[in-house]
Order: sequence, then C-alpha cells, then structure tokens
Amino acid sequence: MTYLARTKPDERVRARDLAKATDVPPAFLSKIMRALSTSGLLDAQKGHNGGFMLSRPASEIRFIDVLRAVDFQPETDHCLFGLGNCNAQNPCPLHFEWAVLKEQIEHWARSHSLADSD
Amino acid sequence: MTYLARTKPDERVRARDLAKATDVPPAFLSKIMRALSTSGLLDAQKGHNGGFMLSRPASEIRFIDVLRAVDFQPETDHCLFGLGNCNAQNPCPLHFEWAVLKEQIEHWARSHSLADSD
DNA sequence: ATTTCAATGGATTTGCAAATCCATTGACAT
DNA sequence: ATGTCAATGGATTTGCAAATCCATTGAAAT
Repeated sequence: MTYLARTKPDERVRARDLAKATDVPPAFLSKIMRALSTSGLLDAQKGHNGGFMLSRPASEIRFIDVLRAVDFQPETDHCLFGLGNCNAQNPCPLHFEWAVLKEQIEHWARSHSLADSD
Repeated sequence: MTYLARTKPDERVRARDLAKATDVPPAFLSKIMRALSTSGLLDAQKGHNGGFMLSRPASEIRFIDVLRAVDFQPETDHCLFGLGNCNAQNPCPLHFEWAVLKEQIEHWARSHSLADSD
C-alpha cells in the first residue's frame, strides 16, 4: 500500500510488478491484493493496462484501515498471555501494561495515513 | 515467569503444574523452561520435590532478559517490511515510525522487571 | 470478432514453528 | 541400595499459515 501511495495517482500497478518490487511471492501477494480490493481500499482492473490502484487518495487511507482489511484486529481485546478470561476486573499480570502499549500502536495506526509514508 | 514471580521465594513449581495453570501444553512448556534454565534465569531441580524457581529475585529479572532467553531479539534491526537493506540512510516508508515504536517496546522491557507484574 | 492480458478464487502443496513422544539423567526419600 | 520422581534433550509428528497452481472471468487492444 505504501508502494502504491508513492506511485502517480491513477497509475495502475500490476500484482506481478509489485511482487517483484516488494519481494513478496506473486501468488501470495495476489491473495493480499484481493483482500484489500474486496474491502474497498484498492481498485482492481482486469486485462490490458489493468492492475491495482488506491481507490481513494492516500491521505484518506489510514494504516488501521489496511490492518483491518488484512484481518489483523488490534482492537480485539486479546490477552498477551492468551488467557480467555483476562479483563480489567480479572487482569493477567501484564494486562494494564499491555493495554497501554496496544493503545499506542492502535493510536498510531488510527492517526497515520498512507500519505504519511512518503 | 510472572507466575513464578508470584509464588513464594524458594518454592519450586513443577513444569506439569505450571503447564496446567497457564494452559500451555506440558511438552512445549518444558522446552521453554529449558531455554530459560539454560540462560540462567531459572534454577531447575530434578527428582523428589524438584521443579523450577527463579534463580534470582524477581526484581532482578527484567522482561528483556526473558525475551532474549527465548530467542526473541527486539534489538535486532529487522525491517517491518522485511527489506534487507533498510536503514537510516536507505529507509523503508515506515522505518522511522517503526523505530520509535520498537524503542518504546524495548524500553519498557528494559525498565520493567518481573516484580512489576505482581 | 478475436486475441491478449491481468485479476479472481478455489484447490492444493509446502515449510516451519508448535507440539509431542520417550528414553535418559540426576536427585531425593525410604 | 533401591524406587520414585522430575528435568533433560533429541527425534518425531502435527497443524496451520504461507505459498503455489491453474482454470476461469472480465476488460481492453487490434
């Protein structure tokens, strides 16, 4: 996504080229692109001169949007120790420390867009 | 480790009991305990009334020590994008943002000990 | 109309960390 | 001395995300 953010607007990039540029296996990258396309962050075009481009300006795509699209959910309250019943009332030893750090990470992802990666 | 930090000093805990308490598979936990034992954070005792205990007070075992012992190396400069040639001179789009966050995590692990998890 | 090109998406395979198994070692209790 | 118990450590298996494969779909160029 940061790669696409740095290409000219309205210029499509083929999955294959992006794969080469990022050194991610082409077939695997395609899966990721599809997820991003399905969730509306990318606009896909088949055939001649096809490829992918951001579906809206880079400044309007936050990192949290990308994370959500690829199914990473930092906002789910998953215990660092993997305990099922960990919460503020019944905290694991690192519950509050972890909550702070997690909030920092999430806040960063919420307040930064692809445009910040220029 | 935080579990052991909250048991009485000089009281040994068997891997099997710790496995049950933490819901980590016993055989897998044994491997981790061995790593922690080998790197000097745990004192192991075989046989009757054997088990593991912290090899020094909880206040003298930092989280960074535990992380290093189980082979997680937050201080290695691993690019978030997996790029081999990413550094301050040739940064990836998230190099500096990531460096800040990484430093926060590492600083936390350096400045907190198991005693902070009471 | 036909050809070419690139995304789509489901089925399949691979790779490796996670997890298991078990024979061995060493310590304590009796 | 002997039996029991718990860690040790290497070999092996499992599980699942990562990666691959390929037939299909749809779009544009000619």
